[in-house]
Amino acid sequence: MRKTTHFTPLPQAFFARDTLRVARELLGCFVVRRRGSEQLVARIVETEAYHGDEPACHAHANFQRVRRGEAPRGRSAVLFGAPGTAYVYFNYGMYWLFNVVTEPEGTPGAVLVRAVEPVFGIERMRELRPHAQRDRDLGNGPGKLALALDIGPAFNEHALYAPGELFLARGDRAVAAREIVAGPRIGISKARDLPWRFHVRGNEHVSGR
DNA sequence: ACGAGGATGCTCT
DNA sequence: GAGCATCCTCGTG
Repeated sequence: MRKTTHFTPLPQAFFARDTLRVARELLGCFVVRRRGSEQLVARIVETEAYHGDEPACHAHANFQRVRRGEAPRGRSAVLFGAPGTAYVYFNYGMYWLFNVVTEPEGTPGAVLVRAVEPVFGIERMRELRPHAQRDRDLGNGPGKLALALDIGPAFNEHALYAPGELFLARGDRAVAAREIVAGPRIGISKARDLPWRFHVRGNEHVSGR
């Protein structure tokens, strides 16, 4: 367990790269959520990549439009914007899902944070997720971690590369390439064949089984 | 253990 | 009106 409580945000350039690469390299990084004087911190253990070229991405239809010379519109216009900004959207009428925009500005892409391992502020996370029986239930799913870290619609388009109420920071231990498992993304019906979900092998806080 | 089904509202066609 | 990048509860075995 890390002892320090000071965290430095990942630079914007980290996110302005290939979405698959960012999705892999975010494993082991910290989500830092500052609420007044307290800090909630969690290690990312599962991600999914979404790129505008591919139909499961929310920005797919918009990307076609942009290529015809029209402007992007609606919810997914955020994905064309500055890398390292948050894309927080409402799903199934009940849950907020937390993504980070990737690729250079103008190219749509994002990484969905699917599971985290709590590091600091576990007591508060339990209050924010009263249904959790065990620590591993606090963040082992995208809807759950948004609740545990108090990430809601106010953070849509928030800059995650600057210190503030929500940002991402380098982790305390590197995740080796051989520890990363790639597989199909969860809960989608299109482009199911792409192995664009990544998680830390054997980690107890990963979603699903 | 595992699977089915309900809750609930936004987005896009 | 259909389809969701989900979670929880309640059956059954």
